[in-house]
Amino acid sequence: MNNAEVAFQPEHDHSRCITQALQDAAELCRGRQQRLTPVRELVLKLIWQNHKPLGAYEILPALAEAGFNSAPPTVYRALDFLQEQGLVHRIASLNAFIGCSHPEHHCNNSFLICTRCHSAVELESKAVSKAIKASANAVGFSVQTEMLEVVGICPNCQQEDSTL
Amino acid sequence: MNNAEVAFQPEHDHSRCITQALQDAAELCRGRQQRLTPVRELVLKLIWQNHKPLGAYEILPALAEAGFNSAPPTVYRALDFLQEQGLVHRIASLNAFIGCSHPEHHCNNSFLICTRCHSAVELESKAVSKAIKASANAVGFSVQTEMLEVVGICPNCQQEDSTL
DNA sequence: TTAATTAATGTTACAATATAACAAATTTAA
DNA sequence: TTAAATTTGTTATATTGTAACATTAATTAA
Repeated sequence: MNNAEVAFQPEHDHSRCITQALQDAAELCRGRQQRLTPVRELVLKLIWQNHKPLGAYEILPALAEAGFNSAPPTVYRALDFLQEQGLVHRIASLNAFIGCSHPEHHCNNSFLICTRCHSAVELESKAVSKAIKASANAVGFSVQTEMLEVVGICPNCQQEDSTL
Repeated sequence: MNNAEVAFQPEHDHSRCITQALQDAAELCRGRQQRLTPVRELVLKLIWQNHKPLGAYEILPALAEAGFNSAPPTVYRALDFLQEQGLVHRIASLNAFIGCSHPEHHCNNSFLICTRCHSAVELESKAVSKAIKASANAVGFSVQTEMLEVVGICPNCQQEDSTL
């Protein structure tokens, strides 16, 4: 069962997703001599509360509760750091942020976004990347980064719809 | 020479792009009994001034000059209409809008965006769409729409860089 | 260990993008 | 030619994101 299939199951043991993500992040930052400070870690944790992309301004109240300053720059700075480290992605069409499920290896910013439950999971597909690179190169375009946002209905919501 | 190759050539006869786009739009709206009103047509024309995505607020001054109201809702309404008709696309990562180069047939919101000259052209590739659909379906996800933004260097800018 | 330097956070103010809500005008349909 | 629907004008405000500088904390060099 791959990542996408897990994330789209509302009954999966999500505490493990969180634990894993935080652990990975800590290790990764240690290895890179980057500081996963309390704010940064908290922001990452909040983003991992579920598999739904979270807006920056949705994070602020929780920072306030935790005793941090909760002005916008605080959260944006944490998000910038997390993005630089590849720990979270920004989903442009939603102005929202989501945890990266495999921060150790560079990934290609592709997401499946469910319009019904608003979950988003990474789509990892060598075939897609290859096709993109191939057709870009065919017109002489040299690719730096790509971002793909696929909108539709996740397997779980399809099932629910069919049993209504 | 396909669309991408044309659009990335700064010396192409762009007046033809504009004329064609406006003509296509008029015909398409006529066929659908939709009204391509003066504001809407002007906004479309402004967007087609070149192949660089244009922000909503960059359009406003020109509307004012043309004697229209130039409050944000005016331009956003025109943009909404044009998007509904498939005449323009929004590029989420840039908060900007660009003309659709083949509004007659439904297209898949894929763009090549040059970071150097800021041109953006549609990437039409059945192979990419197929790969996306295939890998989404492989995890049980049913695709409604996709948007792909490929960032890199266009052929023309590559050439310029190499002759510096 | 302390002073100097760098990095991270706090804080205020504001920029950029987008929409809500209602009034007026215009177009289409009855 | 009135009624209904669509489009536009207008004011106000919501949402998202940054600039700039002060303060604090952590790291490095003396």
